[in-house]
Amino acid sequence: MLNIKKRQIIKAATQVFAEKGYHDTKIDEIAREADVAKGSVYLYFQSKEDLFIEMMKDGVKRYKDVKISVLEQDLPLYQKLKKMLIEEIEFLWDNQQVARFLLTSDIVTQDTLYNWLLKVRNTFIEKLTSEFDKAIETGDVIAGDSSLYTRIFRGVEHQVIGYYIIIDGKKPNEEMIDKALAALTKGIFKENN
Amino acid sequence: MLNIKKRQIIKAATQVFAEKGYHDTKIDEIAREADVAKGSVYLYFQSKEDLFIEMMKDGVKRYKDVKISVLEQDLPLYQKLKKMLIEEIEFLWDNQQVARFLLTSDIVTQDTLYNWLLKVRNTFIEKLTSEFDKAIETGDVIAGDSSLYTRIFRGVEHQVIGYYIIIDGKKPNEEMIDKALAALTKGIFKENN
Amino acid sequence: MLNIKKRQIIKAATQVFAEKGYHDTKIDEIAREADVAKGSVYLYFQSKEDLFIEMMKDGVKRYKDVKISVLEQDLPLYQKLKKMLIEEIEFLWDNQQVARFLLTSDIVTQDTLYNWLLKVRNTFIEKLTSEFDKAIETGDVIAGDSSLYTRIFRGVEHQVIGYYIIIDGKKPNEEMIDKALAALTKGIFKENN
Amino acid sequence: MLNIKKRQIIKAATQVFAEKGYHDTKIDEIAREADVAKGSVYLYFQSKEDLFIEMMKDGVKRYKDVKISVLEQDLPLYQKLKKMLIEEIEFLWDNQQVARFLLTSDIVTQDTLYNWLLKVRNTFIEKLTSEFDKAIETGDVIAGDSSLYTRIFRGVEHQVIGYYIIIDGKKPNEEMIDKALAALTKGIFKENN
DNA sequence: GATGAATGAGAGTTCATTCAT
DNA sequence: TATGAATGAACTCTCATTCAT
Repeated sequence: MLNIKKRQIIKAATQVFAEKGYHDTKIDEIAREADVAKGSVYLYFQSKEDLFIEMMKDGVKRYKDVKISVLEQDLPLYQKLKKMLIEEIEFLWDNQQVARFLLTSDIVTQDTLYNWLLKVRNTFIEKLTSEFDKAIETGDVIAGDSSLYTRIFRGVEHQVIGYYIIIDGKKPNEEMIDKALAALTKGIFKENN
Repeated sequence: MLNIKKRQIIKAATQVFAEKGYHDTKIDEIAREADVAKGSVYLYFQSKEDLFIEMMKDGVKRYKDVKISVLEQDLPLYQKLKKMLIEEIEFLWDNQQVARFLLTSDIVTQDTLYNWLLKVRNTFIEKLTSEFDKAIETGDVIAGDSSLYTRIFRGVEHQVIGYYIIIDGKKPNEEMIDKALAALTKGIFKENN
Repeated sequence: MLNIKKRQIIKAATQVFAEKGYHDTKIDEIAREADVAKGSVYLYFQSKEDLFIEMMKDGVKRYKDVKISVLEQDLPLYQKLKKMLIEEIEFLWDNQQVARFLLTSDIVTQDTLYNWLLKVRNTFIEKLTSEFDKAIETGDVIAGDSSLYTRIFRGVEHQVIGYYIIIDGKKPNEEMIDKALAALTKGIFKENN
Repeated sequence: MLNIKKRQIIKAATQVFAEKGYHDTKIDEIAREADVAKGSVYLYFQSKEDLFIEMMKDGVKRYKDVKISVLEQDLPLYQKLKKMLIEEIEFLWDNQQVARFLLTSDIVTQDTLYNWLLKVRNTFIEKLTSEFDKAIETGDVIAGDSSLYTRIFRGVEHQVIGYYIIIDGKKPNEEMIDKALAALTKGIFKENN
């Protein structure tokens, strides 16, 4: 398990980085927030950048774990995805400070981190895509491009759940999820286009 | 009309900001790229922040203009959206440096800018939502929550078009658009969930 | 020629480094002494270390130039050395701040600098040794190990001239030089040892 | 007698200070080398500076003791000096790390230390000078300025012995000493200058 | 006595901004 | 207008010293 003080600092860093962004965050401020001396930050992290990376990895890992653990349950895909969205809402709502980072993590440019994030992202995408593949085989999902489905689903996640929380500041309820999934079930446009 | 030198500086700023991000961009570098003296930047912009804001507004306006001009054409919604995606791809492909900013502009935390961006975003969302409303009335779109449809469509835009370009570095072709819209037409899941 | 302000800073650095040593010298102090802003130091030097190196090279070069220019004159070795010591005294007396550095320059541990200093030192030693070789041939100097003579002469230079100035704070006069050279002529010990 | 742990720390300090210089030596490193906890260093020394002073005094005292004990033996000066050089070589060779400090100790700028070193230096110089005085009286040494002889002899010590060891990294042999003393006996220059 | 985690003053360096030319 | 040398506030990181255990 992580050292208590290290956790304390990561928690503080998460808050301050999320609020101000990397460059406008001063180590001084993180230390104050974590209730330790400035120098102590450097007992646990080599540099500001190192702290940022660890904090991102920590947040992203916890976020992905929530989602993947649901994906691995034994349920029809539709149910899995619904459950995943519900738990994701809880997580993002409880971690609104990091939510911003999690949703834009694709964009981060720090090299070491970027590759790690990409790997995590791709792992998740592959898992989700293979779920769609299986569901197409079992007939739960309409035959089509599974990787496209994955992208569409991620779009819904981000726009319907994520941004709704962090930009509009509201917590989506189960009804919204049902409606979103229903739209993906029945379609949006009528056939005669 | 914008002063020639001012345009020159904004163009340079767009490139450099996009490549390096706000804080890693030095005024020195923008000036060099724009082929003016460092001091001259301050003849046209009050500060680095001011320059960033103007450059973002400029980029976002051009981006939204492309999309809105299509939305205002006299076509069935499905055709409008397809055309919009096609033109959006061209724009993002030609402006890959800024694409990153445009896609995450919702997230920007700079105060003055944030409100401006929010207004632009909301204007676009309202326009799109009212398009869905009209289409529901005319029967082109399945009855449902138009504002949800808007969110779903934006999710597709971002994940299927935007990130495909800036993360995977590939230019989506018309076929991909057709498939994405088809998925939104026929739906993804079978009914018996 | 060197930029005026750069000279100003090197001059200030020479004083402060000589007085306080490398690590106890603050850039702030050099800037104040040079009557420029702290940041300006970095317009002319990449770092404190870089400034130190340039300042050392500058001082050592001026010191060695004084000595070598005499060595290259057309005089009997004894006269050359006497003249060299006289001019060296003037130089060290006028540059007491750097004298300390010049005399201990063999000891400096900064890598880049060390090699440069070693090269300069060796060049001087070779020149002096070859002077002794020539003088042995012409019969001005007693046959013997020219390289040993060089070391002995340098010992005299340092102990009789250098440290006399920087530790005892007194300026050696011509008489002292004459006596020192006389001792090296007649010898110190009687033969029957 | 010195406490065992205190000796341990001084020994470690000697090594590390000699290798890295005062400011690049971290208390952490000395503690590790001495195999004690960082805090323990402060049980025996008031501060880093205090430790440095004690360590220098310790090294210089051992160095001077070697030399003075020879000077106090009952031998002709020439033999004493030869023996002194031989033992000095052994000492410096065995203590190469500190040799650098010992040879430049005249130059140290730390106030408390400086005066102590000066006193030690002057005591040695006086002793050596009075040896030359006695030797002049007994006729072993050519009549002349005994204090100048002392300086010349110290020059030879430093340049022929000290720097040969610490810069060239070679151990002088007895032959070299004989040759150096011979040069001081027969002289270097022929009389007709 | 012994430890080593915690502290915080202080230094080198950067870079947006100014202003004399 | 246009320039770019000069400025100095502000930041990250280090490390001697302290002190609760």
